[in-house]
Amino acid sequence: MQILEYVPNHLNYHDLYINQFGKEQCYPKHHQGPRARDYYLIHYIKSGKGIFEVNGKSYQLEAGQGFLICPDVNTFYQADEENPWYYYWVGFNGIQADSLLSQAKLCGVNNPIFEYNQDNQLFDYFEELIRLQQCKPIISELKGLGSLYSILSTLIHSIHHEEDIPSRMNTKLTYVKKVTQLINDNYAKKITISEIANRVGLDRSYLNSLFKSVYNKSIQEFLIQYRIRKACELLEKSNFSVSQVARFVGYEDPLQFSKTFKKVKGTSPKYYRLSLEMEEFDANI
DNA sequence: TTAATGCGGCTAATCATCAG
DNA sequence: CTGATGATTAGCCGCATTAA
Repeated sequence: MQILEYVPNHLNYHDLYINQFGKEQCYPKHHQGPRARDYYLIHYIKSGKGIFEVNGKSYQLEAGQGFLICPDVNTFYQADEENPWYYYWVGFNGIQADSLLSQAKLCGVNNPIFEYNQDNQLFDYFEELIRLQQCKPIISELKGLGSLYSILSTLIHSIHHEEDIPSRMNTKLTYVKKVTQLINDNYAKKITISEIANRVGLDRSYLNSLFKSVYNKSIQEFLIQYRIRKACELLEKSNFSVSQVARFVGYEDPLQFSKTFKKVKGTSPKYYRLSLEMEEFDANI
């Protein structure tokens, strides 16, 4: 049995970051839960069998299949009595997590199951992830993230391959991509969702529903999270005042900015910067 | 107080089916 | 083959509710 865990502390990633990973040959009837976690967790079965239960549904799974656990969702899973499973897992979170997963057609409640058995690629990526434990922390975090992106892209690719990318999905994605591009270009200015919809050339309400079907969040939510992420970068890497940072990420009112920041990050911008400085100070002792 | 969201209803276009 | 008919889908609109 080999279980590896780590908590990233060298990098401060918001887009995507790994919480833990590992592999295990389970004992018969070995189980986890029922419980919930505060990150996404993917299991991929190398051999054997087991069951996975979520939302009142029970899935019998075997080698080549896997399941996704979403944050704050109660789940239970158990290895088979005669042929217990051997699985890999990776736990992760970040702003990109749910959009990447939904592009892989994975959803913790409605569709938590995936299947990939055309080759050993997924196993290789998981093995790679586990081997990185021997590297220097900064290297293993960066490369680990690379492995995670590889795992997710393999899942997304296999889905698209199967479906041969229906043209409908394609046009939907181009609209959605236009939105993220516009946000990327204009987050520092005052921009409304209606304006974005006008620029894309679709009805505001309709565009929002398209966007939500891809990202699982409204355009507004995406914009706010994007702005706060940029603000975090500025707070970390510059000496600009909180008011200046607010203006740089498109907030005219610094008070409004602080309020929103606290709502998203759970802490005020000032304290966020302070606690980063403290961490750095501690590390240097 | 303004802007954003979500939802149901509506239209028009496209697609599928099938009898004549 | 063709035209009638019904089902689906893309997209818009208006309104009540919610959030910034």
